Amino acid sequence: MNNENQIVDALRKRGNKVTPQRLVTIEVLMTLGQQHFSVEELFQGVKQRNPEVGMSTIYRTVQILEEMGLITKRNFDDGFARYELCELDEKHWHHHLICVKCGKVIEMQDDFLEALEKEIEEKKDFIIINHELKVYGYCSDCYGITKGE
Amino acid sequence: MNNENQIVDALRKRGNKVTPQRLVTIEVLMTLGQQHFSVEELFQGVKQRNPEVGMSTIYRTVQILEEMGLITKRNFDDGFARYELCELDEKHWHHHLICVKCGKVIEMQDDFLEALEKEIEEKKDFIIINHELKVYGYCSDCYGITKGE
DNA sequence: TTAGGTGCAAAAGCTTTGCAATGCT
DNA sequence: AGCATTGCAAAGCTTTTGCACCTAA
Repeated sequence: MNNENQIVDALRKRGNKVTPQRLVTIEVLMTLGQQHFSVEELFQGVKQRNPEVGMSTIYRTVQILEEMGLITKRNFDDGFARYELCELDEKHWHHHLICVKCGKVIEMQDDFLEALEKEIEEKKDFIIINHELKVYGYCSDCYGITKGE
Repeated sequence: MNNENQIVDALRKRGNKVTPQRLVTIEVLMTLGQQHFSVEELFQGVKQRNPEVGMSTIYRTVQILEEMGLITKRNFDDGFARYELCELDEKHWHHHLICVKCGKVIEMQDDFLEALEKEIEEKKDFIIINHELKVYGYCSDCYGITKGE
């Protein structure tokens, strides 16, 4: 479970300083939950609580949080990097169904891939630390609309 | 099978014109084969054969080829979009093992995911048209090196 | 002929960086 | 005090666009 205090401690342990800017950033991070946020969106949230904070600070903080393994970069081809909070405790990844019509991203919890992973590690001599599955298609809202196309 | 003539025909059928620039671009595309090429790399290849061609022409041609479904955009987080030739005939996707140490990308042919796809289509009410699996980890060259880290 | 294509240079957008001032620890 | 951090502005990157000129069909 990632709460603010844990993150703050981890920052100090890394030799990073805990500034008001970072505190606010972490706060907003928590409110964003499991969403796929862009740096811009994070920045907007932070600015609401403290208009003084600069964009580059957010970028730098995001970099640190990524190095710490607290957030992961995702790419949904919408022009900017997106991140999401990692679930540190469980090695339980989720996948994304991406609607090519409306762009909606549906999350899917399913560890179907464990068998595949084992096979890869054996056959390919590759040590797996993470994986990412994106499935493109039409969501239920868009399927009907598109049908006659 | 995608040969140059097929692509040329498809271009004309779409109402696009077949210019020398596009011919060279397609030529180079063939030599790049199944590699994951960036627009810059494609541009370099084209420039060797015809130094007059401008970068924006390559970008525009790549856009058209993508719309035509002949190439697909991939993202390996190295700063720019990468593309690869599609295999039109077979619905036979391949996946990527990405080494987080040296950046090497290993391709993997395996249609393990068909069962998963069926389940998604049923459970999630989602019509799948494509998928993309990226597996991050250490390749055989880097595993030993990293071991003692 | 004429609609689409081309090259160049400029613009766009996201992201990074240099630097002087600031502030955790 | 010492060194990481900050905010700003400028720079860096890839990618897109405007425009006048060209060219395939």
